[in-house]
Amino acid sequence: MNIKELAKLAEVSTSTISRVVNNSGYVKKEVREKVEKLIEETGYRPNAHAKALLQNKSHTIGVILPKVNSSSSGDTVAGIDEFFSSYGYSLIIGNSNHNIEKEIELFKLFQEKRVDGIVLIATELTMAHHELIKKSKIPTVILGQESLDSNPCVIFDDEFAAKELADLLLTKVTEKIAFIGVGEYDVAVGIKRKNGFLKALKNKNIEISSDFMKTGDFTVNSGYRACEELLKKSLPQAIFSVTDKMAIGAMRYLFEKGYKVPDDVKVVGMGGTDLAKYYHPVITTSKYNYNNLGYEGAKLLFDIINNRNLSTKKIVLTHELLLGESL
Amino acid sequence: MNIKELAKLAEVSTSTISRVVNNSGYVKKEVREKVEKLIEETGYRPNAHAKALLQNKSHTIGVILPKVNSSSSGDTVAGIDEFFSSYGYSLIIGNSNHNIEKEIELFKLFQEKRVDGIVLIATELTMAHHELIKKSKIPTVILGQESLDSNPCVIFDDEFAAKELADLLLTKVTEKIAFIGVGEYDVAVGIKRKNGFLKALKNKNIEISSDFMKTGDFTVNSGYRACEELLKKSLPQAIFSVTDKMAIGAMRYLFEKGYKVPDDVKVVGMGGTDLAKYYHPVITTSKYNYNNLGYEGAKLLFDIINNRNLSTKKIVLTHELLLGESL
DNA sequence: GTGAAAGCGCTAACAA
DNA sequence: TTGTTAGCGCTTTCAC
Repeated sequence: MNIKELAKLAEVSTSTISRVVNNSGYVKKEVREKVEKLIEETGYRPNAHAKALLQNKSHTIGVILPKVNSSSSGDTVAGIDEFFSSYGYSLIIGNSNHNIEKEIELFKLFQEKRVDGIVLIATELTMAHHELIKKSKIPTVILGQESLDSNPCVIFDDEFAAKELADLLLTKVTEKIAFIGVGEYDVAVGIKRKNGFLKALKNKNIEISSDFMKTGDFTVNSGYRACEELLKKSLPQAIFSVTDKMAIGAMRYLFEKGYKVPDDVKVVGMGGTDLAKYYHPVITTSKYNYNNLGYEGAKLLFDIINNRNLSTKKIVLTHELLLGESL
Repeated sequence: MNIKELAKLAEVSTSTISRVVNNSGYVKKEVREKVEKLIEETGYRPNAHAKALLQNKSHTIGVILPKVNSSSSGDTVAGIDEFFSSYGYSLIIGNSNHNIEKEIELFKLFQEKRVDGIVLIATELTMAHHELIKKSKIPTVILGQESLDSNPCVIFDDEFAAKELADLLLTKVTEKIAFIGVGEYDVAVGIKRKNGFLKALKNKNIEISSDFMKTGDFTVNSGYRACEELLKKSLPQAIFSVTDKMAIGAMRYLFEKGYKVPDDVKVVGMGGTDLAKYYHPVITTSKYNYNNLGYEGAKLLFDIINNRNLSTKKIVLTHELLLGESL
């Protein structure tokens, strides 16, 4: 059923149908009612592609994520959806699996689909990304990593969050503090959080030996192994992990060796996922509100699409110190 | 930049451009190369809406979920994406927030977007849903709940999974077994899992008093409160929770009261989420592979879209008993 | 208040 | 091998 057939049925022109469907222009009451009845009966739905083609507007937002099934991605997408669905936009999602080739493909795909804007949830951000964004000319907002290129972005203050948490840690322990980080390709988590941690130590003139600095890969298992490595050297009094998951891995190793948290070793994580909140012991962590990240990113993108608020190029969201039982 | 402008630039007709872009029909090598060079330079991307309009095929799948930021939804969507992205389809997602009005709206929206198929991740399934599916005429696959209407679906054998887990539990404990379930509006979790549990008990002629049957609402907190209620009566020897989250809530209450799991009380959950796997103690549970649910659902939908395999209307996936430390 | 007609960007049948 | 042309379903001027 298309507009033409419906028009014939209703014995009116397609223009009139269009006016009824979009509530635009004048339509006599009886005609409107007749058409509405027919729409109900026939189940007619206007073709969004025809509309998009004509109006050069798809009411669709592309979302690129490095991993669809992660707690933070899920929350972020929920926030994006919350904002955009209230404005009649749909979300089309693209899973890049941390693969930059795939990300390029997704950009191209989104160009073909004529999305009105793109939200890029970033972990690693390269110059290739920035070129892609610039070349595509589609309004794009980056989430989670600071743009190297002054592209609009929404981020958390990772360095400050880490420093604050480390400061808290230092009120309880002042020596034999170990650190579990991640690779530096992820600037926010790999570099900034580490810097914040080190800054807190430096402020108190506390040294940390390189034996106590380990690197994981975000997984629980890597936290476990990092902790195993640490204990080969000696038992730390505290472990600062840049993610909750790796903190859980570290604790698992400690538990297996019969140590208690926080009695024998204090542990803190970062992220504030459900995993941390429901863990036993509840993990002391820095909570990032990913739902809000998505929502604010969406709002920023919407403003850009509508040529508003172009001054706001970078939004820094606050985090929240969550006092658990692990410190 | 559209096909006409590009054609003018390349001094060929639009058909030739189309042939180059879609790799269809004959194009002289030099012409093809010239056009390809121009495409690269201009950044031309064919308009997917025009294509969809013409071919009546959008290469888009609509996914309706009750909650976008849940671990099971995320895994399911990842599985759907894994399958469909390999066939050049994109996913457009709709978050219903468990709201049936919203689900109807999403169906309408997906009709307008002319999606080629819909995946409905279900919790509560009503006749309204079935009417909607039938009326929309869009190939639809239901995930997670059995269709009341022989609509194609992919499900887990909840009753068997619960029975199997309860049988295991009964090898260790045979009295004072408590149960934490959920409301019956969710047939799979609320009814089938309960039935499986009760069947196992019945087989062994074990009675369960109504004081030991509690109902939660999927949240950790509801598990906590259910456990609190249970202990007001007396301390159970084991708690069977139909979800991992509620099991965690129950354990939290036990820990707070100084009880040990599994020494004082044994606990099992269901779902096999990361939460269970990483918990301390690791929760003995029945693992549902949601990624596979999504993948198989996608495959089924793809077959239906392409008029294949219409005999397979209902796929039952296997679960996996995960032996943890809580039993 | 309503209708006729142009045109959004593309593909495919047909002609050359 | 390549070009011409009709038409996918819709909105929007413009005329009446």
